[in-house]
Amino acid sequence: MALEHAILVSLTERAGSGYELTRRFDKSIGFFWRATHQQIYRVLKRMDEAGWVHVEHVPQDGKPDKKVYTVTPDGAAEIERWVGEPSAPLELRDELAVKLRAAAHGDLAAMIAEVERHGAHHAERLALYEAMERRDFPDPDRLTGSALHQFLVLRGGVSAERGFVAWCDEVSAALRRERGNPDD
Amino acid sequence: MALEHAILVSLTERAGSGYELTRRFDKSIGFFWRATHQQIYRVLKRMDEAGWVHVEHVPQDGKPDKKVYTVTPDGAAEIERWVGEPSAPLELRDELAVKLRAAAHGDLAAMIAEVERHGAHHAERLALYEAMERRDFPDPDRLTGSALHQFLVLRGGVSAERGFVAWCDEVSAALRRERGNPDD
DNA sequence: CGTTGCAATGCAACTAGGTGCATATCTAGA
DNA sequence: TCTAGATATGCACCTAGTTGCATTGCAACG
Repeated sequence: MALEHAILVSLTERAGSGYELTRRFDKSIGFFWRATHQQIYRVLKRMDEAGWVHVEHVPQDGKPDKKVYTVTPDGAAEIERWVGEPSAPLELRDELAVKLRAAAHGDLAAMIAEVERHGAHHAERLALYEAMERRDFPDPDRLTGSALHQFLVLRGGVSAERGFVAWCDEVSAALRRERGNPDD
Repeated sequence: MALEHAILVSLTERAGSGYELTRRFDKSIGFFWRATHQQIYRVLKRMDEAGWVHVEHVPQDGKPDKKVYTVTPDGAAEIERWVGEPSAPLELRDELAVKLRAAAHGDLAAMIAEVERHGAHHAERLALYEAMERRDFPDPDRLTGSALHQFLVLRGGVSAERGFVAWCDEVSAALRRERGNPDD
């Protein structure tokens, strides 16, 4: 029920084709709501049938034609309705945490390596978010409206990734201590 | 592909019925991997067919019979195989963050209330985790093996919820400032 | 004695999401 | 010229997860 809305939000910020939306879901909005191009094309079709978006065939030269989608008044009304509706709180779903509970039945050294791999991944993601923060929002105190809201979303990403990095560090340190004194 | 494994991990910690697993997925392991009783019963059936678990019909008095599941050697081998396999990094999927990007097109006061509702939810969840931490792991420096691993998982929950609470506070403060000076 | 509620298991139907494959146009480089 | 790669859209199939409903046994409450 929410990919529709994520797409509407993105199309409200700027009209675009399925392909362009797919690119956007590889960054920015996609950091908080993933989607493949398959899902996007399918949902766009459904949204067109529902009258939430309007399609325009745009011939291009040097490239295949594209279908540019724009939000209709019905689509805008739907966003407003949806924003006013309560949403489910964020829930964690972390395979690594489940694995950690099973770590005693596996190879501890391999587990440590895996935790550190995840730590490196989150550190990389964090660096990316921080770079975006510096580049796109150099003066955060002056922000209002959409720009402020986008900044706040990015701040959420920064804070979450920072937490994940810290957790991976804590876990890997604890497991290394454990491996050092396995007879405690 | 991972509910199977979450169930195997839980059954390794202690054998149990589908109903009991459902209870466990309402707490502890379920804080990091949600599942409904439907999914659990279906997956247990599949796992039985695959030979990963063994079922025993246990008549009870005062209550309906139950089917108690135990992990077989094949199931244990499967956990080991799965633990040794790399897993996908945790990804955020947050409807509230998507909504925030659309906040300019909705009722700002309602948005603030919603953010604060989420903040309260995460604060409650955090308090629960912290209580579990104090109650179940009063002396964390002495932990080893499974107890240590369970503690570390809980620490992940604490750290994540703390981050969410802080983010909700930041967002609500920023939106309140914005509402206060809408003509900035 | 009827109702509510917990314990316990399950089917059927649906929605959401992912994987693999197919196809067409044009550009740039080997 | 052939090939690789970006742009652009889509079908078919499969897995995962959700919702709604159904059943049985017993206990406790009024």
